[in-house]
This record gives sequence, structure tokens and C-alpha cells, in this order.
Amino acid sequence: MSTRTRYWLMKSEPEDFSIDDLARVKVEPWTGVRNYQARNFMRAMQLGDGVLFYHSNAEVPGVYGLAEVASAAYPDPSQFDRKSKYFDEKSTREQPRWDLVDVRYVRTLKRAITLDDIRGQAEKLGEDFALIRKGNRLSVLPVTAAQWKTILSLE
DNA sequence: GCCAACGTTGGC
DNA sequence: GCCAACGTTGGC
Repeated sequence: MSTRTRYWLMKSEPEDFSIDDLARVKVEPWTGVRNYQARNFMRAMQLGDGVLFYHSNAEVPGVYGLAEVASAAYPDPSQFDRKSKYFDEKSTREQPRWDLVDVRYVRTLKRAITLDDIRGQAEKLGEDFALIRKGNRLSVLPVTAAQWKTILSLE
């Protein structure tokens, strides 16, 4: 039995890049992740995996749309770009530190599923759901099929 | 803008 | 390996 995660949640600050931006460009390289855990999750992603598009640092934080993984993980070019704020001097082309995946727009939710909505299902989602764990700051995190279903049932 | 929580860095 | 200092995330 395969136990790979087929669903993920990815956070973006809407002032920086929102679901509307993704709807416009259709496919976006998920640049700028500089956290090893989040990077490792992206490395585990496979084409077609489902993504909950989450707005963080928003007026109303929550899931605003659906996307899907549109590439396998590959080195994030911004780590080599001296002019980028994501430049990492410890990264080399031979041994890149940071990967990303491309993310493709699927749809915008009819109504945002807010963080409050999601917290309301905490019991069903489980203590281990990283989004609602205290102090959690992970920007890319796995979602089980059951959690995916529970969250989308709130739309 | 505030601040709690967390990850990373670097001195020892 | 410990841990203080620092920077960042993200809700409020």
C-alpha cells in the first residue's frame, strides 16, 4: 500500500501572490521556500497532487482556492541570483540547497474556508494537523485524504 | 504594530 | 553539544 501524501497545503501572502494571481498566470514556480521541512515536502510531491491554496498574513486567513502540483521538484533559481532576496550564498549549482515545484491553478473557492472554520473542525482533523498546531509556521505541509475532505466540506 | 513561537547561527 | 542571540512567520 502506498502511503505517499497526495494532498498538501501551501501558504502565500496574498499581497505577495494570491489565488487571483495564480488564476491569471495559471502556473507559477513556488519560489522562495527557505525552510528545510517545507523543502523536503516539496521534494516528496508528485505531479497532480492536490494543493490547498492558503492565504497567510491576510485580513482573513484561510484556504481560498485549489491548485495542483505541476512539476517534480527542481532547484529554485532564485538561490543563485545575487540580486534576489532569496539569494543563498551557501548554495551552489552543483549542490543546490533549495528546491521548488510548479503549481497550477485549479479553481477559486466559492467562499473562503477560513482559519476559524478549520479550527472548528480541529477534533476531526486531528491534533497532528500542522496548520492548527500552536505556533506553527510551516509554509508547506501535508494534508491527508481525510483532512482534505473535511476541509473542503466546509466550502 | 505587537509579540509568541520557532528555526538558524555561531561562540564556547 | 549547549544555548543565547537573532531573524522570521503569521495571527491578532
